Amino acid sequence: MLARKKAQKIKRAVTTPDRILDVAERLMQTRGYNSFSYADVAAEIGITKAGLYHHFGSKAKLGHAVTERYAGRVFAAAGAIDASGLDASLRLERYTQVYAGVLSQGRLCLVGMLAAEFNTLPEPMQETIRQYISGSERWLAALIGQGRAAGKLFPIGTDREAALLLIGALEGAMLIAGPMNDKAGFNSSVRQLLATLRRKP
Amino acid sequence: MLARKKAQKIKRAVTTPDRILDVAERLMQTRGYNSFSYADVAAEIGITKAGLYHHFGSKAKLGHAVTERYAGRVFAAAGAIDASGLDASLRLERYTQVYAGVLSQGRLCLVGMLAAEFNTLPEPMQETIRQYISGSERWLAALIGQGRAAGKLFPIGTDREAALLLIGALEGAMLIAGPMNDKAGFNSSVRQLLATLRRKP
DNA sequence: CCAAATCTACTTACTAGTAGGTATGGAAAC
DNA sequence: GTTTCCATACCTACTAGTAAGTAGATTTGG
Repeated sequence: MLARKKAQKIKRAVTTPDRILDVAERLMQTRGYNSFSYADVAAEIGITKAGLYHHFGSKAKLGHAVTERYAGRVFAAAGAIDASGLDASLRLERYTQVYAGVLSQGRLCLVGMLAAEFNTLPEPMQETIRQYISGSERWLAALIGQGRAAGKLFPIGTDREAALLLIGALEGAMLIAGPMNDKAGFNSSVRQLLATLRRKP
Repeated sequence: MLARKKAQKIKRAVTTPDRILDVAERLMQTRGYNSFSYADVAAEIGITKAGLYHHFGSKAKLGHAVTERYAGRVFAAAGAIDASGLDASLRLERYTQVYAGVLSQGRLCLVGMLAAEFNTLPEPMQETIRQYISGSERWLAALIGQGRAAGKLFPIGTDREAALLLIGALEGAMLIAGPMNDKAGFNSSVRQLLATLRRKP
């Protein structure tokens, strides 16, 4: 039964809920949660608003589902990096490439976008954003700690502080790159951040 | 005649257009351009929407006026820092305190907020944002160049690259500090950035 | 035949923006 | 010095459009 459902999914290639999530995610990353509507999403995938409500009972639920899926994907990418067997310094570089990939699609990090809109968001989305940030901070802090122990990374403050700086700098570099249409600027900032962390004291 | 007008202004303490700009600015910094309405502003200062339209003929014009005033104020602060006679390293520290002051009011940098909403903004506002970013970049690059020449600052990349990293990191640190309600985290990131730039190679 | 998926056709609430009127405080005319 | 005038600053009462959300009928695939 479960196998059959899975087979269906594979055959269909992509289900309507997935397509809805994809479109909503792109709109949220390029325009923000408050600047897209159910009508936008419905028009783009070729169903009516009411059809959308069948799959996601409210905009808040859709927004939450998009945010959860996004956070899950980034954490999964982090897990894959952990499993790569690379040293901490290279794992960190890989992590920055996750952000670069988002920017290369002409999008902002979803969480960065939602952080700006934070005060206007429904509570469940706020909670997911906080979890994303604190989860990323923990993961990065652990990575930096390992790099420090292995003599590969040399943060200035504590592991936690260095992690927080990194998250902020990555999000901020993306934020600034958008209006200036300057992907090279983002890459330059990433290089400087990595060089700083790798520099022996 | 001019003196008399000025006297009136001083007597009135704060004009209605200024009050409108103040309220709109705070709403834009805490909720974003797309998440506040003329009705919000009107209600808060105790006039009607139509009264608002008398002073600012459209939301786009109000948004633009707020953004121009904000950018002008930050550039004026930068000018005052230039005139302070401090060395480059201390002038840089002063500049970071401008951002810290905004955060301490529970607000985001207006330009950071609008950068997130960039794709949905009227063209004149987009232009002001670009000018703010490139102006800040030039100012910071010049400051860093002076610090480098004086043996006080030691950026890793070019002056321009170091300036861009700084702007992004400051904006990003504010962005992250909001949801986590973590002003200490912002300050910690600033300290690390300053320490990195001050560290001799 | 059934259940999931989708539709038509609506409601309610809020948005930006406007037409046209009113109050007030000087400046000019007498 | 009063009266007339007029611009500024607001108001009431609207329009047109869009937002989220819903009730109930219809299609469709297994």
